[in-house]
Amino acid sequence: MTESTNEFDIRKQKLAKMAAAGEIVYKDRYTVTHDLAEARQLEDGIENVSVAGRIVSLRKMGKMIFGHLSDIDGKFQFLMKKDFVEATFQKFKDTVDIGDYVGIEGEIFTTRTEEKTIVVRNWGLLSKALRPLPEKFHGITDKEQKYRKRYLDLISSPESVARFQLRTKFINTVRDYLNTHKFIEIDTPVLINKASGALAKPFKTHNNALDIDVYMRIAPETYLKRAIAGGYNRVYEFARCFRNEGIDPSHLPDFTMLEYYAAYWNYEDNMVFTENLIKAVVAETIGGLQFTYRGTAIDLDGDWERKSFRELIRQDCGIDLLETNDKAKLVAAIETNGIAIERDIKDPSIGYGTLVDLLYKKVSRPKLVNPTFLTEHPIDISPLARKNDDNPAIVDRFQLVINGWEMVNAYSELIDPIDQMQRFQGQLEAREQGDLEAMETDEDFVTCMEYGMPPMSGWGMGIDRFVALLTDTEHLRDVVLFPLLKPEQ
RNA sequence: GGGCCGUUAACUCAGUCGGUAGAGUAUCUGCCUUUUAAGCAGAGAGUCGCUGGUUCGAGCCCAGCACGGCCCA
Repeated sequence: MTESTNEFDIRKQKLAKMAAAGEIVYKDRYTVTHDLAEARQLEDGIENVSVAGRIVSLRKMGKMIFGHLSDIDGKFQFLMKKDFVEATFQKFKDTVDIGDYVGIEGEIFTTRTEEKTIVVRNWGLLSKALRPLPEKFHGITDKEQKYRKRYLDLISSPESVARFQLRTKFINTVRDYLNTHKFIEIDTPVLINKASGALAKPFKTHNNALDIDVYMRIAPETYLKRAIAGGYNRVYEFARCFRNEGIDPSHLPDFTMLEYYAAYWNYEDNMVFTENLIKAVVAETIGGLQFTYRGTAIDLDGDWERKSFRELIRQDCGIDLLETNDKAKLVAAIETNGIAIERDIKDPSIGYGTLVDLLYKKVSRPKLVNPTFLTEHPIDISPLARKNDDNPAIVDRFQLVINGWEMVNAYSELIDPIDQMQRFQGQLEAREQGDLEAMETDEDFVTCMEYGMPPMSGWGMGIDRFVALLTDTEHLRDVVLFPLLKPEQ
């Protein structure tokens, strides 16, 4: 074999030499007495400590080698002194590289520069890395490589690790909160016959055994409500959902949505619970209720405002939805006021409710920085929500808007099967008018409702988006470990 | 879908007016027993994203394509 200067080849040659000498390079186990984070806390002088990790730095100094082991919780320094490991010091120098996993047994001490360190008495190579790790100071800067090789990003970027650890903490904290409030976590199907529960384009696939086309869920909503009909009082699910739509900084094709449903609550009960839940969870996760997102200060403290579509729109552009209560009147009012909406608002595929929503998004939503409950949604964009008892044009629904983002969507659930069927009929008509986002009729769900459902209020939150908000992250890809990309060629 | 930008050594990046490709890190060889972006001396390392074109000559100019990023719809 000719000597190569390519590091990949050099490492393979080292591996081949060890294998030829009968050494098992890729071990099956190693007994650790402490995680790296635990070992960092030990008192000086403690002996027989065993740790293991990936070597992320090496400083070879003649008869002494300093290095760091690393895992997701951070680094821990080791010191190998030639006179402590006489028999194997040269072997370490000859065979071990940055990126390899080693197990180390030794004694805890603190260096002159005050760093807790393990001095090596025994060591063993556990696994060899053939490819060198990214450059030690800059790490990976190419975003594509960060996504494709997230493992390298995690090794070299503490900021990325912190972001993902916060995500985990947030999810665990929410789960704990729901569990302590009598919610029960269940699983509902991902592969389904009808993509309902939201307004979105589904992924379509095929099941060979049943020889039927199936969809991947766009929301768990109708199944969680079926569970309530089955007798659960409170359920929730961290549901991976799939929407076959555009990919941009705030939309991913697969994402995580939390939904919960509570029997005998209406949307106002739910608003109270939501405010308590989010305040408690955020305080626990980031240690307070104030944070900044892209330079904008956001404060979750204090009583959150409740604003209806009508109030907001009247306040922000003078149009009163009670007067402009049909499509033609609202189009005229928008034109009279000279409001520019980036869609052809006269197109028949845009119904009254959609137009109200577009107007709100144009004139009001960008101003909603601190948490605001938005209520009184038009009925035709809320086919699963309960009609308001006093005003049949609106539903008992709220959205929680923070920093102009709709973080939570919730309502008093529609439990009247006859009304539900009419709503689906309305969606069908909207679809015939060209509204591709209109919801499909889900007869099986209506059947469930015909058997009877208790009053309830449900709720959905985009977990990825909330984590992005809390971590000051612009692109949802940065809060998902392994986002979908086109394959490399 | 449209516009702009990027793609050069394993990693991070330079590369002037078109004239045979550069640095730091990493690797390899020495020296070095409290370092930590260790240090000192030396060496090797490139299909300049891909395919064409212009030119005596292309990393650089032109066209197309691929992948990525940002902005817009």
